[in-house]
Amino acid sequence: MHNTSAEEFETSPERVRRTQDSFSIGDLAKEFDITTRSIRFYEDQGLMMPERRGQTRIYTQKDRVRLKLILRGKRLGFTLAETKTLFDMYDRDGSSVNQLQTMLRLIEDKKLALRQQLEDIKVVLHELTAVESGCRAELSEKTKEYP
Amino acid sequence: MHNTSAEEFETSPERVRRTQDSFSIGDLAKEFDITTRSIRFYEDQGLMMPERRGQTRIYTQKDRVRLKLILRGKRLGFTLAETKTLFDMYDRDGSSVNQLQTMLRLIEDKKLALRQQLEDIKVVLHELTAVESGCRAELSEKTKEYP
DNA sequence: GTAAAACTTTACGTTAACGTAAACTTCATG
DNA sequence: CATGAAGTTTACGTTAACGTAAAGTTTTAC
Repeated sequence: MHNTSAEEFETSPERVRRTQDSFSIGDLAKEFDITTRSIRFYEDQGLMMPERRGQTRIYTQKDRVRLKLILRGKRLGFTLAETKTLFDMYDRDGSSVNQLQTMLRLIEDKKLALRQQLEDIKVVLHELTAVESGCRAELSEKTKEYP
Repeated sequence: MHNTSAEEFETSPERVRRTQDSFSIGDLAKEFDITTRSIRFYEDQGLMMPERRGQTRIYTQKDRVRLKLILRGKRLGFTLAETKTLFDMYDRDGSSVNQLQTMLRLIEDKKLALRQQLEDIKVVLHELTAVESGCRAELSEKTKEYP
């Protein structure tokens, strides 16, 4: 599983490799602090297709980068489906102009939605503050006779 | 069901009532622009308990106010369970000090959560803008040879 | 008096991204 | 060789607030 230690104390004449070229599902789970279940789920949704050695999944650097992109996408509010769309485009015709344009459209959509959310939250915050004031008034009303 | 028209053209010597004292489920649904399904769902969750005439639900002014409070709670980000908690307190001991304090605690929690959300959204917006810039740069890179 | 509108209950479906459990195989280690 | 860690598949459960459909009864309207 772990070949880190094997690398560090390599006895063969081969040079120590600083960058691994293959990872187990557990390696990636640890590195990105997610569960193996999540990684398998992403595969289920068609976002990754690691090779197999028998039953076992073998992840390459490319797979690792993909995972990193999936997680970045999530941070940015992209759904898995949206990320998959981008991946599919990339897989078809490389990092094309078309893909970049799609990406930009997606980003615009997200930004619009987030700005709307910002406004909504601000409004609700104000409403909450108003209700809060009402509560405080009522409360002091009810407790003033017991000072 | 509808006694609005009946009121307006009342022929009996009774005075015209400006405020209804009972409503059908459809009346309330229309007034608040929600579905009857929602109203029945709130009842299911223990937030309302209208009387029945046979099978049919009869809503009083008090029920109507409750519904209004449920919807206000939703606007303010309260879950139905939270609203129910407040109702339960009210039902037990009237609009007590205790209830007001619970309300204030809930409000504080919501405000904290919303402020956190605000910050998160701002961060993501900045990240999105950064990614956007990257995309634009790459895009102009890829299209500059075809001017 | 009959057809349409409104109402009722029951219960499964929806969304997103996994969590959790069961039951199994494979691998490395002492 | 036994055992424990890591891996595998399959499939149901979770959350919130309803949507939707089916299949029935009751009211209302013309």
